[in-house]
Amino acid sequence: MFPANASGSDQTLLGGLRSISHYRAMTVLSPRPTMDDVARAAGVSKKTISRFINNSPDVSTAMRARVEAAIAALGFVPNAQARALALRRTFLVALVHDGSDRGMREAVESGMLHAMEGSELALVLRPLERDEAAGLRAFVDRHMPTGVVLLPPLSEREDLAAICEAAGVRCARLGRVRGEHDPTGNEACDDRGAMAALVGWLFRQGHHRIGLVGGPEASLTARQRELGYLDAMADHGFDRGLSLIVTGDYSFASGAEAARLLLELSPRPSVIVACNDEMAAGVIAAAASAGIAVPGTLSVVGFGDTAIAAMTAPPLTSMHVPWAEMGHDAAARVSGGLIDPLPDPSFETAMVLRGSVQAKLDYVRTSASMPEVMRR
Amino acid sequence: MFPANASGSDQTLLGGLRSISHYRAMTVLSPRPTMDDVARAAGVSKKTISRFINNSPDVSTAMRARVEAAIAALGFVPNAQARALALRRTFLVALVHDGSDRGMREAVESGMLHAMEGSELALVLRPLERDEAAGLRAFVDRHMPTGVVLLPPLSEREDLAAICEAAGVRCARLGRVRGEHDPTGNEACDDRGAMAALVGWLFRQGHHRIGLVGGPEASLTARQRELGYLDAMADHGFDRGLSLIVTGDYSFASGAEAARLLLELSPRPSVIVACNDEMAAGVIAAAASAGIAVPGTLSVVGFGDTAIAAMTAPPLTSMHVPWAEMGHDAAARVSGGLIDPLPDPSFETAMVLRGSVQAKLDYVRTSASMPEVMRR
DNA sequence: TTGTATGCGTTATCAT
DNA sequence: ATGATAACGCATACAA
Repeated sequence: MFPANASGSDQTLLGGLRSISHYRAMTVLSPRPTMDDVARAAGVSKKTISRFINNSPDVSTAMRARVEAAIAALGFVPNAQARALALRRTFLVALVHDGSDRGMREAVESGMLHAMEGSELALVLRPLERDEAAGLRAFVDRHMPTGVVLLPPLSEREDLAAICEAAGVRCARLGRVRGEHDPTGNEACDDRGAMAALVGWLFRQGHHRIGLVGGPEASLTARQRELGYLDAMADHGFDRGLSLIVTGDYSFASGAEAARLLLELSPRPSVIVACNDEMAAGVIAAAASAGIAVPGTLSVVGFGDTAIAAMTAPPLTSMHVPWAEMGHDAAARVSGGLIDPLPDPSFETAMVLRGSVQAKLDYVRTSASMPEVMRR
Repeated sequence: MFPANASGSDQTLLGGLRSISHYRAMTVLSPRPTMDDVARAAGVSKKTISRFINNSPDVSTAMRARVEAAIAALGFVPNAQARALALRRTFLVALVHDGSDRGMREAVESGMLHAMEGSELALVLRPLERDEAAGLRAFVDRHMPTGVVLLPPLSEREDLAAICEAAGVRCARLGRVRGEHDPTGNEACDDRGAMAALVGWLFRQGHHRIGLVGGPEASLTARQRELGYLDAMADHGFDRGLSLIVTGDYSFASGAEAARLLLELSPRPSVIVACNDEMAAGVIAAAASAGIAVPGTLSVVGFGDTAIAAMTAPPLTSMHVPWAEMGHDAAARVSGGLIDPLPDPSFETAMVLRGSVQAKLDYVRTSASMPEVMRR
């Protein structure tokens, strides 16, 4: 579909650089006013304008008004490139991900954008699907973003964090499993505990055959969710949980395929929990095409409470993960003071009950219309 | 959930600028080699390094090798900010959208990223949900992207295109309805004809009561699809099509709501066509919660063939719109020569048959497993 | 509180 | 084919 980008004579180290001799011909920029113009118009020096722009307290009220008027009159907008050069800092925040979980990415992105609204920062999107280290290095060296937000499972990689640090780029590692060495400081929630709570809740709904569609094996976050499942299973005296676990890769197709395997078991699971919502949607689709009613015959649970959870039929009961808040917090943390941090960053999960789970006990009912939230 | 960004004393024109006095303390950049360092190491002048970097033909082969060695030895990477300042051009391409159709956005984005792979360009994501003109002007003036790709319905707005032009920023207007004045030059396909073909195909499948969930009224693109529907209805002698049209806003919820209205009609439509896939997913969900079998009792068709089309149960039959190719082409066109354009940019739609449509004729069968594509 | 000189890393101009 | 010097637009150090 897409032709290979046959770009003739690339240099090894400067891959992708192309001749730019024709730029000038194409780009006829309208002459934008500079600080000099504003200074002249206001009858002051450049530095005063600069002070005004950077909100220096050392500008008198009268001067402030004069400068403001001149700026408004000329329609002056500070040149971000020049500021970046002088400040040795750009106004870019990068969202770096491997494309494995779009629901998560979408939620984080929206939280970041919300945080950046009204600031002078822009969001750069950088997928990193292979050659992670080399790709990230080239990206940060070239564009020098002010901050980088790494999504799982990339956030788990020390080498990537080291690359950011070496480049002097602040780095937020989202959803990373907390180690002994750094118990705090990053945006993460208790995946293991959340999954254990979810499975425990299923037990209380009367479910005992609980299948799990795991996330990518390389992802520590996904592994934590699997451990949470095993915790809850063990709590209820089921040690043979492993036989009910099928590993997926967070994609819809892998969820459907995993469901096909799980639904062949006998006795069949009464509920299948997927480690993200997209795989859960795959489970629902597989069940539907096998003629198995959801939630009548099979209950399905997702994880993440991302956009797709509300778009399946029936809508997905899912564990809410505050990706948007984490994105907001991360963007603020790597923004170098350009964004106010969230006041109270406690990233707690919560069950969101929609319609994809049916209790196996008479006295418990789940609502199929409005989602219901159970905070833990 | 998110606190208002209470950022004290904002200036009218410079909203969002904050004090940056503490940057230096936080950012201790490792001393990156500059062109001066490379020049010294290679024993030549800066300008020669510059020529090498910009692929100037005026560099001898011997010199080329020397410079290349020095660059490799020092690990030199050109500073994009300094280049941007000198060249008066950044290395950013912006994707500007209003968030109304995520499927479309995702596909365009992936096409753009594919195009930009290996180039020195980065993708900036800029939602513009309100204050479109002011927001775009502020963004473009501040960050001066090399190019801007406008998604529908923003792409239809002349004022936004004018803002880009005034700022000297190349602008691609995706999916815009071609007018008399500019019949060509932009990435668009024949929405009206595609929808007419889709509805015509439904007629040939034996459907006669065909409901339509329209897109946002303000969107000319959506309006074109509606006209295509009316074309096909008229072709088959149905002038009362209007009664079977409900307007949505491209969201899942609006699709579900529209379906509820359409399913109350008597006689009920045998098929509902939605103007995008997300609304079609809403139709499926509404049908499911009303106990109406899809495709057994009600067929459903989407438009766009975006990611969600494959994730519904049953999977959606949908009209493929080559958003990814359009994104690729647009990115190339606004890249200022940094990306090779697609060789043969003909943006054609195609029906993708999955499982959400059941023919009402015995001799026609649709496959429910592998999607089948009918090129027009 | 305001102004002057200089630097940020690269490219363009004009020379050789 | 290569080099010296002046932009590019803004911020900082230091002076006034």
